Amino acid sequence: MKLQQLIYLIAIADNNLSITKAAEKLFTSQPGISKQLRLLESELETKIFIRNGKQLVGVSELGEEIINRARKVLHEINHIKNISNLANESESGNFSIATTQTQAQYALPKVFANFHKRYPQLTIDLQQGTSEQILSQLQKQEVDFAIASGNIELGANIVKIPCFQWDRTVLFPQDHPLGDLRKITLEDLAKYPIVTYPSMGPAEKSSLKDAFNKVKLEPNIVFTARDADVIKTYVRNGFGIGIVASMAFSPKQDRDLLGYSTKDILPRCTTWLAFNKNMFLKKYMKDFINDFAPHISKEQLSRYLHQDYTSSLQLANSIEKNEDDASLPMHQMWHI
Amino acid sequence: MKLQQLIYLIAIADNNLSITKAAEKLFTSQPGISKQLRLLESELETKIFIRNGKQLVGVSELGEEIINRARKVLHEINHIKNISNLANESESGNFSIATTQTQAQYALPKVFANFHKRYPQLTIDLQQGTSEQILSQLQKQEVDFAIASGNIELGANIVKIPCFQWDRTVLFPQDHPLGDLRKITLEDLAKYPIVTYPSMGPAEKSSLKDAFNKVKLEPNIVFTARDADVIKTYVRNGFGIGIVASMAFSPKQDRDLLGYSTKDILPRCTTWLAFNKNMFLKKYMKDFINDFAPHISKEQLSRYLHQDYTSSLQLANSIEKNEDDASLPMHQMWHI
DNA sequence: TGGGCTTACGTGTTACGTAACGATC
DNA sequence: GATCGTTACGTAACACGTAAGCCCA
Repeated sequence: MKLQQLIYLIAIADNNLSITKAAEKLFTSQPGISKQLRLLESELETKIFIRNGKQLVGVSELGEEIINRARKVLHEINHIKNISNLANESESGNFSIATTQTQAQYALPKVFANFHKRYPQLTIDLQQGTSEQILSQLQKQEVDFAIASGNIELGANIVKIPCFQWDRTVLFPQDHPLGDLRKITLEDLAKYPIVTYPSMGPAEKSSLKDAFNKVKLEPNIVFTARDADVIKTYVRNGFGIGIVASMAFSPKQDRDLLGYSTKDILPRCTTWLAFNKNMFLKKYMKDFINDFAPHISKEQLSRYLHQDYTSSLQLANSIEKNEDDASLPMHQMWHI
Repeated sequence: MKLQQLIYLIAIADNNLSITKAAEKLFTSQPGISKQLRLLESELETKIFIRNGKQLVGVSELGEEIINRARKVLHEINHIKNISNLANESESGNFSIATTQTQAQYALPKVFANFHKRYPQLTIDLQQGTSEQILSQLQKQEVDFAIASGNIELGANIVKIPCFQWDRTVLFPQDHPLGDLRKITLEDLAKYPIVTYPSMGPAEKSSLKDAFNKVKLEPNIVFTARDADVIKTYVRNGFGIGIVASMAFSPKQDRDLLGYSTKDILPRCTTWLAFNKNMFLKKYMKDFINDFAPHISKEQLSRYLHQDYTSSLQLANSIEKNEDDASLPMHQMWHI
């Protein structure tokens, strides 16, 4: 017995016992329904309908009973479908995101402003941590989304969507010798002690160190902090020059500091959003992704979600090689 | 959504969330269940089970709801299946059979003796009539079964099962000149007036007349009756010689008559059982067929029932040509 | 003769089994 | 390293659409 057969059965019963009309209503062929009805009757070893020749002219006693039960079945089936749709479209609950201080402080507020207006019932739980901690929370399914930067390896069960790019900015006090230079090189930076983000554990390779090493230089990192504002404080106090995400530096607010973009001497960083492959995206989650990474079309998102084995490999490779990133938008500056 | 998927779902839920065990219980492959579960979850856009890596370790909130609904669905489905099975296995009700006097009187009593013991609750409604009347009742679905003999054409919507064969017997009073003969020929019979069954209307050709005509003789049929006992009475009263079904003549009970089998000079007759193609056989009907025509195996019966177009043609042809009849058993003599 | 159901047939889809792979304890 | 789930792939079954056939009003 197939659900489709029950759908056909009810359609016939609801259309004056006309197979032709039932077929029209269901946008399918009349012989198809005819055949499935006969298969159903044959499986049940019962004539559900009374026939006059080939024409259906009535419902048998058993047929009534069967039709009633079939209605119940379809009703339950629809309910099952609705359960998940409603859940997927729910606008309340808890939406948890693990992210880094920089993203939480400088990239997310603008996004959440819109998002919260759309979903006022939704409690947003923003968890801060290192990339390691974020990854761990994601793997334990303690959070729905993770947002971070860096080349950390996430594993096969996690979907990783590149969202935007950003450059670093070198910060130093107004009276620092670097302020006299038109153009700053890696050699210049290597001369001074550096305060920046920590290279975040064994799973991640530091693209900053890499860039220095490539030209046979060794950066003198004297202090690291996860919080861009902490880094700025240490720079102000003369510990060294700071290297932070460009969006964490605002010439207007940080008037006592000078900032030089490193876009010509250091590689760009990519901020990505990740979640467990085996989690279904509720509507608000999709909306959030759209707010946070508007360049990702529905089709692209769907490709990330339903990637089969081969395309998954391709995607992983292209992400690995940052092939996608060339087309990624730069982060738009925005301050509260 | 497929019913099969719901069955798999429940099996997983009922087997400690083990896909492997569910597969064993259902005698199917483990990858098959795994895949269908993922298809179901994907269609519903919901994770029914909570996973630890690939292992299922729990049921999600929505999953509980879905599983409960799925149980209801399968329960209703089983009920639908039971409805018809119960009906098919019902042992009470009305079982109507239209037949001829000869069958009712001489062939059926033995069968009904057993059958009635098995189905004491079943009211058997035996209707007597001419072949024409029997056919008409069958076509109007006034009776479940028809049992008769003769070459009557039944039409495409009726299933006709050959049951057994019988010969005719020539009857005459003890002092009749035929009693002096060792062997009786058609020529001998043609010399005397004959009392026999009527040739039953335009739809049927009389095999008796045919046999005479083939050797350029014309039988002198002076009297016809549907009832073998009536025929015997007329024979006793000198209206002529009788030709009746062999099973209607009992040397012990009809001591005043002599009977000669015509098996060498007249063709055998076949008694068949017929019913509408669009009627499903209840269990007691199948049992009746088995009692009445024990040589028909379940497989053969099923072939008669589910014959497709080609085999239907073949069957019709083989019945038409009496190809089957060579293997049909002769009627076993039996008197009350 | 037209409307309605069935039969016939080709085709694209899919369920499922086997085998290989992968992860997890 | 054993157990359990997933991926891959071939095959057989099946649903469904088109077209033709059949029957009844």
